[in-house]
Amino acid sequence: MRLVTAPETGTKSRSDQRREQILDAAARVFAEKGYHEAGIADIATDLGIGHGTFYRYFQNKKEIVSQAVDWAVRQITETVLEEDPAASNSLAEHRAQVERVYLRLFTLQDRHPHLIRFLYRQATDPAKLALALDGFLGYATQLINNGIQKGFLRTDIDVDIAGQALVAVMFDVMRRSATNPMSAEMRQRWMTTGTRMMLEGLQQP
Amino acid sequence: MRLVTAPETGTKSRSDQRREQILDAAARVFAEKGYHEAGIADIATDLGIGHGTFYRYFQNKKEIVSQAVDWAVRQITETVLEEDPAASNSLAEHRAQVERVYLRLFTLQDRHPHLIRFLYRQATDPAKLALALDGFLGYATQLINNGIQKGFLRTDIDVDIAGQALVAVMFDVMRRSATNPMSAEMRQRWMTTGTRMMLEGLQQP
Amino acid sequence: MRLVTAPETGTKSRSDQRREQILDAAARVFAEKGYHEAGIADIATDLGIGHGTFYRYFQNKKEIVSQAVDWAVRQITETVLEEDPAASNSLAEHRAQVERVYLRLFTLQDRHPHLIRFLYRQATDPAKLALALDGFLGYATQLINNGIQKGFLRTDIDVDIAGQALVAVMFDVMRRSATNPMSAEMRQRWMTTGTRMMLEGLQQP
Amino acid sequence: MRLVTAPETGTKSRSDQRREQILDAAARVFAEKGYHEAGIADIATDLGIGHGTFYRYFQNKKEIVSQAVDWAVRQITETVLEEDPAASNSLAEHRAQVERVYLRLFTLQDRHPHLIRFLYRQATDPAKLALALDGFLGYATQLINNGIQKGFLRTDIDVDIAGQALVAVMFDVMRRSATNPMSAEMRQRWMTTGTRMMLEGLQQP
DNA sequence: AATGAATGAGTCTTCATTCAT
DNA sequence: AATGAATGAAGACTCATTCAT
Repeated sequence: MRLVTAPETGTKSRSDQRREQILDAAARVFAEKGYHEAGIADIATDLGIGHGTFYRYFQNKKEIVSQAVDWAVRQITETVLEEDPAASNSLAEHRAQVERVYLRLFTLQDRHPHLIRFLYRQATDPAKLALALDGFLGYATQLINNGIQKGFLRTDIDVDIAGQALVAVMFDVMRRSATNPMSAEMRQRWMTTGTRMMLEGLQQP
Repeated sequence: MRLVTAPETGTKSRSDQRREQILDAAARVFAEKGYHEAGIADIATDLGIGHGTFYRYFQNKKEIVSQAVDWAVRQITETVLEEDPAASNSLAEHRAQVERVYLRLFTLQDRHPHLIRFLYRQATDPAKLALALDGFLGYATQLINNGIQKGFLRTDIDVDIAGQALVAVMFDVMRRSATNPMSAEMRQRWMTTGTRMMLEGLQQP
Repeated sequence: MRLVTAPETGTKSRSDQRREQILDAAARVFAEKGYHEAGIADIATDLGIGHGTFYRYFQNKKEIVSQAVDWAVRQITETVLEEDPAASNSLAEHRAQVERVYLRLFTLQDRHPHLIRFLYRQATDPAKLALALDGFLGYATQLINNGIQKGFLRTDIDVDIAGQALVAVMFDVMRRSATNPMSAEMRQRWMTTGTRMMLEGLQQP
Repeated sequence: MRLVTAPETGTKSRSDQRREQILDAAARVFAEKGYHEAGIADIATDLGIGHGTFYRYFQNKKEIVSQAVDWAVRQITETVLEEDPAASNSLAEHRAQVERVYLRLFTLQDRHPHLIRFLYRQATDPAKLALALDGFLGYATQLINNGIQKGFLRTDIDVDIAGQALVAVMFDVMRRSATNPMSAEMRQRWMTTGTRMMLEGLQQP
């Protein structure tokens, strides 16, 4: 399972390729067994290489997991940033955009099914995951502020609260679909119903 | 720091008390260092007892963490269940009730500051945390269904989606306030603004 | 083989006794195989204990060898210091005293046959052995200065040179007798002939 | 730093030259870090070659150190043998000859500062160093016997004892000057005062 | 001939668990 | 019931050695 997007493989040095192979395998194994339960030997076996080879590419086990986390976070960030948070000019556009963010995240999930599960198991350094969430929070804030400025979202929104809620929901969706695969229908419901609910509220108008 | 609610202490056997002391200390130490980083000796030192004593009360380290998780989950469940999900008869009552759930959770947090942090670090067995969330999901669903029946929440709500979103947000709030203490003002914003936002939605009416 | 002088055993704590048992065994095994060639497991087997036990008494392998060196050096120092370097008042007394130093060293050798061999193999930190030799050099210098003051040694002696030579010879004797056992007759020759030669010189008078 | 004496380089094959480069570098690195602490990679880096290249010239690491020791011992032996032990016919000539041996050894030291330090660190196989010392002992014995026969040394000398003492002192001088550089003045004192002391003795005549 | 990526045997070290006191 | 000394399985890491290029 490659964490790398295939096309650029050609440009990478032999050594860089190997490094990524290891990061990928490590993330996969850590996602399944957890950091402490997984031994270097497990990853080595999984890759079909000698475990000494690790230490040509990483100082130690900690460095592997650390870089793998960075790598996974970068994947998510890049995925989300494909949507310009200032692009929407109407409620419909906004809604469509949020749906596209979901879609992109689901696609990432399909390509790297272990990515999120891996992140959620990094109890070694929970701070790093928190940091990633906060990075995503910045994005959510921009998205909401744009809507307020453009006039299709309420002007009295508590942006912090709203942003955190949005992030919390989206990541929890990712966590769920990572833990046990989510049906296409359920995904659709999150994208449409979930998004609409957020905008229209739950109360009887 | 006792996980036990004080009143019932009198009825417990000496042995049960000791067992709970250990669970409490374990949760606290695990919350700070993580399961693998924390040794039995750390907990023993923290309690001021010999580490051999553990094995008179628990089979092994896994059992300690497992029971500590159960215990923590029960605390949360009991806290939430103090609110009858079918009690509200109007939007105002519903809103007040949701605020009270927040309040109760914040109070639990104050009494056991390590409880949530402990739960979030249990990478050993993420499934258990997921199960706890789903337990809480049942409650959220009831809460929403009650609002629909009573007529103050929209009848076309996707209850699954709404329930999961509610749980996701609430637990993320708890996670944040566990990671770094939340100001009274911020708590208030979550309780009032957060709740209203959920009900009224973000879009410009 | 005890490095400890037996009589005081009674006064030492159980823990101190164990520590010395380990130092003793370590010195013995290191003397035979060398520091790197000897594994913790070898010493453990030799003592008939589990190898984890080491780490209750010493931080790591380096600490064991370091303390063992200190210990061995102390043994030699104490042995030599039993002779007061200012005690002799005549050439005969001086000669007898030097002979007694040899005798004491030979006796030490008999009690701890591996002590010197161990020291000579500590290539890890040759500086420490050098330091020990220099400590002994101070003693030798006092011995010679005493003879000069009392008037039975030449007044024009280069004390540094003479002291170093004395130490060099004595330690080389110890090295030889540690490497392959020295006959009683050879020991006697070193004590008497060797000492006389040093005093009378080699040249035809 | 070449261990090889330059003149004969021309006659050696390319392969032999390389072999000696490696031995030289090995001795230097081993002298500084010790056999076990120094990796093949260290020596390779020092030489600016790939570490795989070693195995074209030597079976394994042990063989390298073994040959390096042989080589160093040979250097010393050749240095000493430049003086014919039967050449002296008077006390003055003898004394001058012993001084020349010191001088030659100091010169060797200057050309190969790491040579002696290297030898003293060979804890792997202390026997080999001992053997070298005994080789030198044969030479010392001849030197003394010559003096006895020619009549300028005492006829009642214990030749074994005297020889061993001479070797012990000389090698300890070398050890000292290898460990920390010896001043020209100190060298002179060893050559003249040290030698005279050995011949005239320490006692007040 | 030279290289250095890959390998895995070997070792130190940790720590949950046992058990004699 | 409580203790903590002893244990050894388990795992991270190093580095001499091999071998395809």
